Amino acid sequence: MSTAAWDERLRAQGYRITPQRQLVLEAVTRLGHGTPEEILAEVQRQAAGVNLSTVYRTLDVLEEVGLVTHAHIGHGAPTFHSVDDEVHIHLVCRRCDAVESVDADLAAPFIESLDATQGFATDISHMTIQGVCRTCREATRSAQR
Amino acid sequence: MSTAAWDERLRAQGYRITPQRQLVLEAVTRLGHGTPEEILAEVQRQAAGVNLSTVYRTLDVLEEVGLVTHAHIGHGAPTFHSVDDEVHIHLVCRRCDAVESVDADLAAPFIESLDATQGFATDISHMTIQGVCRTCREATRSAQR
DNA sequence: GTAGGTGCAAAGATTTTGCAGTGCT
DNA sequence: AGCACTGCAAAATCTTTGCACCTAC
Repeated sequence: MSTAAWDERLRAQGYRITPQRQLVLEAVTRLGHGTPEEILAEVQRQAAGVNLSTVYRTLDVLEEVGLVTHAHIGHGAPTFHSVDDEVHIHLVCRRCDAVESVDADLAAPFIESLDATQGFATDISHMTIQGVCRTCREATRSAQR
Repeated sequence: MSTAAWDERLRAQGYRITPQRQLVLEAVTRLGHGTPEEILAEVQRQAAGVNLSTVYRTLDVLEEVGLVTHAHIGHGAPTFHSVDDEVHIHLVCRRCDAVESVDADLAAPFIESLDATQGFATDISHMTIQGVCRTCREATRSAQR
C-alpha cells in the first residue's frame, strides 16, 4: 500500500514525522473510515496520552498532503478515510445509519456527464449518497407499518 | 407550486399552523436554500422576534411532513431547501464554495444502477457533490500556480 | 380549556485556538 | 539549538433542551 511512503509525503511538504501522526494514519487505515472521536479511540489503544485536538490537527495535515480525505456523512460528523484504499463512494442509510462502500467505477458515467454538461470536476471520494439500504427497504416492505 | 397546500400537510400530521411556520417555509422557498442562520435572517426581515431555536424546531417539523429537506454541503452547515422546487442536485465547489443546482435527471442512470446493483434507494435531493466548478478550473488552468 | 408551540437562557456537542513545554531535525 | 508539534484548557460554533408563557384549535 502507498502508506509505505507516508513519511516522504510529510517531509516533502516540510512537516515533521511524529509518533502521533503515524498512529493517526495507522488508525485511519485500520478503521477504513471514522470520525475524529473514533480515530482518537483507536489511537488511544496504543497511546492513551494522545489528545483529541491533536487528532484534529493531524487529520488536517494528513489531508493537506493527500494521505487522507474526508466526507460528510451524518449530520455534523465528518468521516475521514485513508487514500490508499480503493476509491469508493459512501452510501449512507438514513434509517439505520449503516455506511456501505461502493466501487467508484459505478459513478464513472455520471461523473463524466457532470464534466461534459457543467464543466464540473467531481471529487469522487468526497461524495456521500443518502438513501435507504436494501436491508431497511426489505424490512419496511414486510413490516409495512 | 405545491406550497399552496402547505397547511394541509401540517394539519394532516396533527401539527398546528403558526405564523412562524409559515414564515420559515416562505423564507426557505424564497431563498431556494439556506442554513438555519440564513433562514432566520430572512424570517426576521418580517418578524424580528422569531428565535433561532424556533427555526431549528420548525425546520424539523417541515422536514417531517415533507415540505423541506436538507443536505450537508460544507463542513457543519446543513442546508435546507424547499421540496416543491424541481428536484435538484447540489454541486459544491471546494475552491470558491459556490453551489450550483443541477437537474436531478442527470443522475437518473446512476441512481438506477445503485438500485440494481446494491438495492439502495437513493434520496436524490439529499445528494451533495463536491468538486471544482468550471470557473475555478479555468482560473487554475490559466494561472497555473 | 388544553395541548402544542414559542421565546429565552442554559446546557450539550463539536471543533478551534492560545500558550507553555516537548521533541523532531 | 531552533522551530514545529503536542497537551491542556479555554473559547468559539452550532444545536438541543427545560421551562414558563402564549396561542391555535
